[in-house]
Amino acid sequence: MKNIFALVDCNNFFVSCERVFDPHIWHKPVMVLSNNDGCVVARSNEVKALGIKMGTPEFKCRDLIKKHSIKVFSSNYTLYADMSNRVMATLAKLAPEIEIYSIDEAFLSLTNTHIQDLDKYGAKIRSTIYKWTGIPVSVSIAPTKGLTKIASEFAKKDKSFHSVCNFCNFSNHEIDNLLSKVDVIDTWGVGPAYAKKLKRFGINTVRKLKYADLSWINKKLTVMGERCVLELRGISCFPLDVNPEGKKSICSSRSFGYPVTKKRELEEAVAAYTATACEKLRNQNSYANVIIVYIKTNRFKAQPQYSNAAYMKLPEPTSSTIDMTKYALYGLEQIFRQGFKYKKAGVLLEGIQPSDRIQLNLFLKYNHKLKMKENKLMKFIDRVNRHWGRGTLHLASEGVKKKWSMKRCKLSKRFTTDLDEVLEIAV
DNA sequence: TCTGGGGTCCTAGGACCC
DNA sequence: TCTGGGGTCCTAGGACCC
Repeated sequence: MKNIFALVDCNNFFVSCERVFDPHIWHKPVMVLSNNDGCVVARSNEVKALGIKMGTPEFKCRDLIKKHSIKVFSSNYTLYADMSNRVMATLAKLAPEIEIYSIDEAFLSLTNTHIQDLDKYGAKIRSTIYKWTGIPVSVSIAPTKGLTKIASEFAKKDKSFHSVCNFCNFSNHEIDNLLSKVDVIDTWGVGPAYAKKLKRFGINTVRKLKYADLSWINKKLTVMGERCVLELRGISCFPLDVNPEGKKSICSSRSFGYPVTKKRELEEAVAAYTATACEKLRNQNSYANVIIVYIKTNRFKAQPQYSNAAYMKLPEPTSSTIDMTKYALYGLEQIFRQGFKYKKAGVLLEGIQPSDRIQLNLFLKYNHKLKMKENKLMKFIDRVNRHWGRGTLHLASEGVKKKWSMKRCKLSKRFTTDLDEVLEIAV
């Protein structure tokens, strides 16, 4: 049985989210910046046409922003996450099986669905999502996920496809023709390092990669590269992952709004990131027994540099912010050095295990009652914060003023998740 | 002045065990 | 005048994804 996959990809997702709530910026150049208003992470087609690349630091394109009156937004993840949920919920109604692949992409499996006209189906997905959420999407259809990624390039860039590109309609020869027009770096699984390596051997298009010698690819790009090439040949190696397991590592980190020198402020930041990470951990019903804390100075500046990490193995897995914060602050204590301007700190949780299968420490006196009490407290805090907004309840060690927190000068409102910020319409 | 954040997988090499 | 071999586990580092 031949597999059929579809990839539904939101166009310029963060920009589209902003546009839903502001008709003034339809058809105007719009960009969204990363945390701290640092780099460009989403661009409207108008901005792409100006040659501004993904990941460019904002200060490097300030002239263009001014010259072309580009509308600039700080990233508003609360809004984007909610819009994403709406898109995915819509999609779930339209397709039998869906894998949410990222905030703005989902794979569908259309194998065995006997859909007569795949093009028409793709167009229906597009129009329904647009009608229900206001977000424009592209749809690509192919026998493997890897090929849907290539088809998606055509759906987005080649107007003749009207945002739906179905490789299942094409002969092998026609597909090869299309693949020869795409740079090898646009292959799923080929990044800058592999692309450079491949181009040194004359493999510069997706078509050439498709017909490269498999064992040679295995040697140069490991088995993952080999699988990606097989996918280009129409042999599916990455099935639809409908029920992704919990995360195996959880990270919370931020750059600071200004250079931080005081230990006290680093402590607040580390405590806050630990709380965020633990909340994610509890959300997937897991415990962790490893915590890593790191701090670093700004590598782009000509100033004394320092970075370090503290790796701590806990005697017993936990998901309690209270427990974890103790270790985090102890770790910070070990690595903190006076006299540096710190730019970023982060907390990583590893050794993650489902809460119903945790390994207890044989030699520790396990105080079940205390543990249960603390679990209940954490659940309560999570509930309050979900209902009343993040950070409503938090440990004192996180600090109150949070002077160090990131810059977000051009933030739009949380139109869909906060009653105080819903869209106002003048009558 | 100003440079994001959160993940996954694979491999090599060392430690350790029998 | 000699120095095994095989297996597992762990970690660091490098590549990739969005």
